[in-house]
Amino acid sequence: MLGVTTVSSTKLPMSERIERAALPLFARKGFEGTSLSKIAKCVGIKKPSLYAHFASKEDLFFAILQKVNRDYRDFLERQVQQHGDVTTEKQLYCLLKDHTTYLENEDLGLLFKRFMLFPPLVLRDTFNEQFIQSEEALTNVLLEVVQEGKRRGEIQADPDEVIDAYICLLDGTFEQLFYYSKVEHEQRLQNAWRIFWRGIHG
Amino acid sequence: MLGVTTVSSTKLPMSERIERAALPLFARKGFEGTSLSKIAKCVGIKKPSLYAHFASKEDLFFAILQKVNRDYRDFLERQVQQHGDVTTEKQLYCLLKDHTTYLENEDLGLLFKRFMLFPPLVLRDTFNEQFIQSEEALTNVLLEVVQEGKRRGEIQADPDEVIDAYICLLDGTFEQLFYYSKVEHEQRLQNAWRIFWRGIHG
DNA sequence: GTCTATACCGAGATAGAC
DNA sequence: GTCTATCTCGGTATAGAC
Repeated sequence: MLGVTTVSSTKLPMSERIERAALPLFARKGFEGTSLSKIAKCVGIKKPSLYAHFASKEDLFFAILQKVNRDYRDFLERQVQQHGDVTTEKQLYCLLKDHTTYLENEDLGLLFKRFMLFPPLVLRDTFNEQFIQSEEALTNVLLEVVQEGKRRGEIQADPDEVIDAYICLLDGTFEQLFYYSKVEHEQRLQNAWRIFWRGIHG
Repeated sequence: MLGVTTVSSTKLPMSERIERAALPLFARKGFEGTSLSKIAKCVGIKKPSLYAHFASKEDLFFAILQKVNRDYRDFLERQVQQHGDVTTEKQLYCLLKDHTTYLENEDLGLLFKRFMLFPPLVLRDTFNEQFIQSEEALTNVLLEVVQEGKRRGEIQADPDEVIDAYICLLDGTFEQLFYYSKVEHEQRLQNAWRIFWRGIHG
């Protein structure tokens, strides 16, 4: 049972307060499983007031999706700037860890992934487009890191293989966030990482 | 938009026909997104008739979940028997491929994974229990294969690391089923597999 | 076991006063 | 912009005839 968490930051514009209240609900109970009355209750307003800010439930949902996608790409950009001048091993490992932390702690991440895997059928096409943008951003980051690692001699394997294997590692460890405890997840991530690194390091 | 696919195997008992009709609907549109009227339409009966076979929507859903879990464990057992006497490399690779095929083609697999990741909150605890059983079955299979591979000298790495990395590989490739085309998925699986094998083969 | 009819509810959405 | 009141629709579920 989800408690009603009032979003109280009174300084924010109403539309933003609504989005922030709706996000965790959509993330946890899905699109069909989240009702406008519940959202309104979390914001602290009445249901019809929502329509002063969003044309429909789908409209609200889509606005949130866009924000989530942008936030993810911002996260990636921060990662690139943060870990400029270290070993390739550390770069890839830190990205894996930070990626996990990001998806673990933020409802943004939960929503992002939930609707990447199981979007409401109506919005499937529109959302796939958004997803591809984020995916490309990630691939670009990886490509740069891996090519640099290849130049430095830290990576032996073929870059395409490395990137695909790394994305698989990200997806796999992400999925496991849902059904392992924090400590068990950490353990599994470590083990999977070691095999991966041994596989590309040569 | 999902067309109405009538389940016509008249020889089956009604309860089974209902489950078979409901499964792909639950798998594709989720628990809340699937209505009893739609299910009834697919079976070719009227909505109230469902209640002669299941006490509630949740009841029907739960019956299906149990079947799905059993089917998955049966699949694993078949795998073990099928690939008894080949190289460890081939055993692990075939399991990866067959696992993918299983989850790709059967609505069973789709449902299994959807509600493993995002179960209806009410059923979370009950379902987690079921999941743990299936997860253990998989781990047992892997443990045997990996220990044998270690004895044969085909595997250099630590068995725990290998198993965790392999499950991560399974999870990652599974997740990618959702958003890559068949050919692209195949390519990515190959690449990820090669890195994995290099990482454990030594 | 299956049907028609219906109860009951909560959903998304709108009208119109303030 | 927010409210109360209300509309319409479709959901789960039940009653009771056949």
